[in-house]
Amino acid sequence: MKPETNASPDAKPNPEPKPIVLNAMFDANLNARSDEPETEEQSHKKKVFAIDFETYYGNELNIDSHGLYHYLRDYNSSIYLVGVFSAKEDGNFAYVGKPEAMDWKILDGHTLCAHNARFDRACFERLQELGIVPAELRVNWVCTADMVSALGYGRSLKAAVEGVFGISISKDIRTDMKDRTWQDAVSLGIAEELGRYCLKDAWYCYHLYAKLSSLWSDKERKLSEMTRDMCDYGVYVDQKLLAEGKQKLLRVIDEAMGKIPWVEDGDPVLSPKLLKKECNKYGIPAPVSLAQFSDDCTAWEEEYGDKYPWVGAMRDYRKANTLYKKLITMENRIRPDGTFSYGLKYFGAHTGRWSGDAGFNIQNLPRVPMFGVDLRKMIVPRPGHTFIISDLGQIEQRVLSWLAGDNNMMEELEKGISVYEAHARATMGYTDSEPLKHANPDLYRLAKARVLGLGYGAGANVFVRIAKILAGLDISLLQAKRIVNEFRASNRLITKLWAKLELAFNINKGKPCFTLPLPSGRSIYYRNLAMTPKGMSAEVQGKRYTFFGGKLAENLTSATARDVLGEILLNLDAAGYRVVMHIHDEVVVEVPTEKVDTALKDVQRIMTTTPTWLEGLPLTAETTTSTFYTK
DNA sequence: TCGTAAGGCGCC
DNA sequence: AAAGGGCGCCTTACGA
Repeated sequence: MKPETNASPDAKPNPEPKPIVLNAMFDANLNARSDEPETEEQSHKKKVFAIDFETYYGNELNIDSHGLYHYLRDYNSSIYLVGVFSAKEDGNFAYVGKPEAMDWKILDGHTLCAHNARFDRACFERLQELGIVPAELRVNWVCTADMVSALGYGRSLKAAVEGVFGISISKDIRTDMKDRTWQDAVSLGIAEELGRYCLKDAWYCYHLYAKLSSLWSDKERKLSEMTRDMCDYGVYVDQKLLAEGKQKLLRVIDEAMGKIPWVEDGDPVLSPKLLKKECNKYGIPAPVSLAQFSDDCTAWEEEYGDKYPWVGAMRDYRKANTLYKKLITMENRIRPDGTFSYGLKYFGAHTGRWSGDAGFNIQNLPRVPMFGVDLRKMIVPRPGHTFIISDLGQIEQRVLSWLAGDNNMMEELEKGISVYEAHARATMGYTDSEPLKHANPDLYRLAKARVLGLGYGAGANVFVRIAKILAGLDISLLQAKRIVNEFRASNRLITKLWAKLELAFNINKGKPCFTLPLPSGRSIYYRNLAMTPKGMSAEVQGKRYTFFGGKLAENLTSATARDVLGEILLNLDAAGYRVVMHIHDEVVVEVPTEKVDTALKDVQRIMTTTPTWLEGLPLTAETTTSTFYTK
């Protein structure tokens, strides 16, 4: 096996793996090696192994339903297969078979790659608990799913292998294993194929790492590792509050269902079809949309809402049910120590932002109580600990101004003036010495809506909508048109940034990859640029989207703001702080209560330390202590 | 019976 | 010429 020499992420595909001869009696011991058997000395030289576990899953037992911890400890859990692969010029190592028969000691002290390492690490540690993997073994985990995501490829192994090597792989056998045990596979005669599949996944994982690892920076690897650790560590839960919340929501759900006539027949509560039918019955029109911000729906509610409470009840049901399901998920995942772990994808978005995962998304928990139920309050520090919660002030708006080269804005920020006020002073004719927020609240809100809404190219129609959501403003379409034009005319630095990005993007038409450099040194990769009827398009994360100047400016801004948070997370970790959650511009740090005073100052200092690569951008943060998660 | 698309809604 | 963006999870509807 030749080591990869071409480090470009867009080089030509690797050859297919050599077929590895598997023992026909899979069940007994599938210890298959290709080429020559290894000597003791050779095996010590190895540094990188790839590993892939196969486990039982089905409708009743899966990670979404149980969470990773309980998934691996359920009565029906089974880690039935492991594939391990490593390549060297002088011979490969390959094993696939029962975990019990693997020679685990050879991995000690080495790097272990896995595609979704959080899962494989959890399997590995579970096997250590069970005494199958030696408890004293230490390995250094690397996640290739995180790595390929960071380099702009699709996250799944299938998508990554396709994007990186141009090879299409089938996941059919894994799909076939749903609701099936290892014994089932043996009976069905597909055990050997399953083994080959398992080992081949490890093989692909190994080669993804070999090919791309040099492009993935140490900082990013560390962030990937910290994300894994943070999710496994989890958060403590106030179980009493949780139980009360469930009861309250059940009452709301019950009441809402009582107001919806078709529910009596056991029909779907939220069915738009049945709503329409019911409206027909009473000779009234049905709302076109049921969305809460839809004008049509608001009008319907005003006219018919009192007499026909169905729409309101459907809305209540939907909200209460969603929240209820979140509580159930939390409850199901609570571990014996009172904590629950959650999923968070490092580099879930193509800009690099983290995103939620596996059935419970910590990034979209309701900010305020719903129906008297405050989910955030149920997330609490471990006994003897306190939360320090800190969020960055207007990070994206600040970053956008910095990227646009708005030095005047930087000077204003340095004086402690907010982005919104500085914007009003620079481009909306505000000149008083008084702070704008108090002197003219209406102008301040408009400034806020402009800064939040218009920096990425929104047109008048969109501005009408988002001005309401972002700043609570009611604006006519005519007003919006004037505001949009005026904004673009007086914020040339921003419109120039759009144009610059669009030009750079267009120049790369037909090229395999447009690499957009970020101030941090990281890049965003847009692949296979092409012209479509909808405009210029490119692939990110293995999917095709259209792009234009404003959208690219948003990507660039979002990615840079994400890197600011990444830098902060690294600094908090280096200072010994335990981050238990982070949400785009916000961190929740758990500290021993007796250390809370120094920690508060430390966290505030770290949050407002500008990265060296973003020199000149003043950061602000709001940092508080709390006995529960809140915002 | 399954997977997926679409509408709705939660967050930054 | 014009175009906010980025996510995930709930349910229902629909088609293979």
